[in-house]
Amino acid sequence: MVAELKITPLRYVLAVVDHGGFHAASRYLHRTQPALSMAIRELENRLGEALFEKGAKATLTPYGSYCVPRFRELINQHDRLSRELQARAAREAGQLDMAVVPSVASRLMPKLLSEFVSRYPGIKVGLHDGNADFVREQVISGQVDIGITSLWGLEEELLFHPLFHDEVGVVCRDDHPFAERQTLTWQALETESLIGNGTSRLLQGTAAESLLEMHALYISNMISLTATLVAGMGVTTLPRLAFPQEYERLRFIELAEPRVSREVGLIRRKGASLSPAAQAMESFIIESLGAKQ
Amino acid sequence: MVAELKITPLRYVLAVVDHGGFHAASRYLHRTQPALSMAIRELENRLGEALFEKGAKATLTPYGSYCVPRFRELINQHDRLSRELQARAAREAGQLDMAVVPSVASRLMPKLLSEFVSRYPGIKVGLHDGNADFVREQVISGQVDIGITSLWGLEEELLFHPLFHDEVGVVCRDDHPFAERQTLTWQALETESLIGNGTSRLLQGTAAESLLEMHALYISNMISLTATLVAGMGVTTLPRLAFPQEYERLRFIELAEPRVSREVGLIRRKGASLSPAAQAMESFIIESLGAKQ
DNA sequence: ACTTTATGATAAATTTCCCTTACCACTCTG
DNA sequence: CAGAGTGGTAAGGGAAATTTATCATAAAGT
Repeated sequence: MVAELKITPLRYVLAVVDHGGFHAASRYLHRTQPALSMAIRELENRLGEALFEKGAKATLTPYGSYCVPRFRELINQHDRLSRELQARAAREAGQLDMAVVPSVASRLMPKLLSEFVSRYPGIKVGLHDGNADFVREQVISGQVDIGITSLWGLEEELLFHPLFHDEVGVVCRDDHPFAERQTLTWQALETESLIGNGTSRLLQGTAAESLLEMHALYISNMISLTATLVAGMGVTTLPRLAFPQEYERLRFIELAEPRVSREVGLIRRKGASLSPAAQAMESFIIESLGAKQ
Repeated sequence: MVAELKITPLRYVLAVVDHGGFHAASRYLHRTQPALSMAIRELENRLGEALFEKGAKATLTPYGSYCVPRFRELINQHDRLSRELQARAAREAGQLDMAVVPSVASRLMPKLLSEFVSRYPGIKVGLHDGNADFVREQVISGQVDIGITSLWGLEEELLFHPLFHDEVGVVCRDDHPFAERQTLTWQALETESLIGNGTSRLLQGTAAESLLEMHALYISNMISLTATLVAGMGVTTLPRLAFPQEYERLRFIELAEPRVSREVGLIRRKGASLSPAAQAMESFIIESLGAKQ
């Protein structure tokens, strides 16, 4: 019912109008003149009305004059769309959202992001941070494209790409007896006032599991946790990356027995593939963090 | 540089999305399923990114989800344009302007226009009236598409299509001695007070030419002219069509010797063809007036 | 568990359409 | 009046789109 107006003949018409003739247009388009004559004739038949006067040298009919600006408009829209979609496919534009745990957000992302935006100047990145459950949830629900966190069980709906291991250690104030030690064992902690935090569940299923029951205090907020440690009210366990280096009075001591670590990796939904921009970010992260291991 | 997105494959993508599968879409489009597979693959290559997940049953990639509404938009614009241009070509829409002399405007156009608009309900008509010079000028300058008037000389830039002959007669008040006559000769006018008007030049080159010098009064405005005639201040010559029937006291008497008539016809610019709407009007007028002759 | 009936991908054959080559008719221009 | 310009026409080649036929895979029915 609606005639299919192919883009190419419309372009031919504009070229003939703009260059003032079939021959000139054919040179511009790298086509022969009969190609234009026939394509335009075909278009005229389709529309049911002539666009150019017959026998005159490339003069528009009134109908043709009416059509030309509209052809131009459609072609402009086409070209704009084509360019935009290609730019996205080529990672020259686009947008992605990612969720990461706070330690990654504060310690790894600043450098990563600055490198990423200089490599892909057109891509907009949204960075959201939260605990591991938040990250997992955001990825599963599709709120974000990718996440960086550690998983505890196998996830049916997620693909996990491991990036690095993050060793758990003990954090205490610099005047604590532990402060001078290189390593510690879980037994040494039994007599301490141990503060629990969001990462404490990393000890589950290890030799140090019994320590979890000792928690007199449980503090999920990182600022509160460090303030409490700085006040000398106890010690806690943290993965090394989560240890806030900016506090001068806090020390990080490796936990030698048992060695506990979380495996931090990149997660994304299984099944659904990523947008070009998110693919670029995924590859970039794996390349950047996978290399230094 | 810009990839040419053909409309058809975009339609295929939308059909697959809307019908939830390649097979369903192929049935809808009256194409075979491989045709869609290959056309869409070709489109994906052109864009540089997959639109559908591989191995899944017609699931869009994030990139595909981004593209689909944009494809839809472009196709809608295409279809709207296509329909509009076809409607114009088919005289279901459009617009035209015409200029006619006052006698035609008041005596012929009302009926003609009412028939025209009922036959071509979509076409908008602009009607402009003025004397023969005005009509000629409007047509030559392209201000209007066509005109109805009479010409005196051959016009280089105009095409003239004769419609009918309009006999010149004498107009006088009902108490004038002429009022009871069936016909008159120019000699009878020699003793009269003859009022000139815009149509008087029709007498040029005829046996009655000498009368033109007798004009004591020349009145171009029709209302003034009739008022003057009704006042009994003289007689005038007019083509029959220009004789205002609505004045009870005025009479029209044929001029038998010489027989003078103007040839009223349709004029349009030579060279330039008409818009579909104007063509419709031209044919309609020739058909309507040419028939009754 | 095994057939049945979907799904979409692939290969080769075919049709369709677009473009080129070659030629013609016409109109300006020097 | 020749020569260079205009665009239109006809026939052939070649690329692109489509069909036919076949395959692999997954979901649903028996």
